[in-house]
Amino acid sequence: MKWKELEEEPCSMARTIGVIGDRWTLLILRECFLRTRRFEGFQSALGITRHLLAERLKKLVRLGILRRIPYQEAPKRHEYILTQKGLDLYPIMMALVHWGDTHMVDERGRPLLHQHRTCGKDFDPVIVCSECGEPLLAKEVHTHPGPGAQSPLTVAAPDKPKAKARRSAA
Amino acid sequence: MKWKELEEEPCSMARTIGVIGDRWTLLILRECFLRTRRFEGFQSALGITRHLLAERLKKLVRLGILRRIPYQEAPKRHEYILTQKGLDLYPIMMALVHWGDTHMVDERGRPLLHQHRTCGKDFDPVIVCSECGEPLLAKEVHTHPGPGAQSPLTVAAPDKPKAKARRSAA
DNA sequence: TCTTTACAGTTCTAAAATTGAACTGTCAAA
DNA sequence: TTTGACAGTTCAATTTTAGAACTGTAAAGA
Repeated sequence: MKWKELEEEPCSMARTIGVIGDRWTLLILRECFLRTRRFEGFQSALGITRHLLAERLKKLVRLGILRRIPYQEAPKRHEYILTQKGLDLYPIMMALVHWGDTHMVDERGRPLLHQHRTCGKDFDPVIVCSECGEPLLAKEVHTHPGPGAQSPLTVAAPDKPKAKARRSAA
Repeated sequence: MKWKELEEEPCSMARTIGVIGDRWTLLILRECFLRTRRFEGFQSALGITRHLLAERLKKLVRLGILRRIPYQEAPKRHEYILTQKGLDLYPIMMALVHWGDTHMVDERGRPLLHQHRTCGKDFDPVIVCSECGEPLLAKEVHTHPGPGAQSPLTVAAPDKPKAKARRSAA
């Protein structure tokens, strides 16, 4: 499986992983949500190599997650800011942070707290059902094929040597 | 930055990324939530190389996300099942799926639908504030240092060559 | 009995991605 | 005139990953 293929798989999670499923991309996005906008800002905050940073930013722009906006002429310079598509990644970021807060903190406690301006309190993100509003538990969720199915997701992997089949069919 | 270091950074998101922030690990976890439990199951469903699969499973077990349970003697064989720590990754998975459903579907629509047994309806996951129950918007959230702070997260990256500092201090 | 198959890995080489460091080019400030 | 900030690009060396074959146990089939 090449990583380009991931973006075209009939599985929403695989497609998302194809877009943001690598370590540097995720860390770059963390910085974006913390209001970092410029090349040097990302580079010095993360310690990522300039080579990779340039590459990843280009990819995020190409995918419509970041927009490249000029902030200065002569020499031309740009800022990278989240599009709506990028902002929509927020629940993913919060879910990642929350799991870390729950399972990876040391004795000192959480490095960062989140305050909800709307109600004024420090909070945890909770994932709920859009229909009934109850918190979601994995055990209470049943998945079934949708209109765009034909998904590897719906297969319990019978016994066919998938990866092979394509090649040996000749 | 080495990837081992990530798990020790004072940032919950970085730590989480250190654990599950690579493509294959995320896909393996997807399979776990779809009830895949055995080596061959993962391998044929994903097309991952056996080498990497063995490595990743070992890591997930070491980190307490999967438990390795014998299901047969002679020859000894094991199943990999999610621990509670692993099950707690569910919101991350749902958030990934939902973003893909929103931004990466083709004209045919979603490959997979999710039904909430509790209320019987197909749903979307919604992330809400634990305190007031309102859906969370990035703009309404303010982050501030917590007890375990000292975080790179709270720094807007002044101009120090971070990665260097540690080494050259000698 | 001999061979094949399922299963869960391990080992090896080639190919791809990442790191680390230096280099390019523009402009402003010292 | 030199230095520094900024946003990259280039390239060799290292690390990861891919791809394929191999190991070993036991059940099933010819």
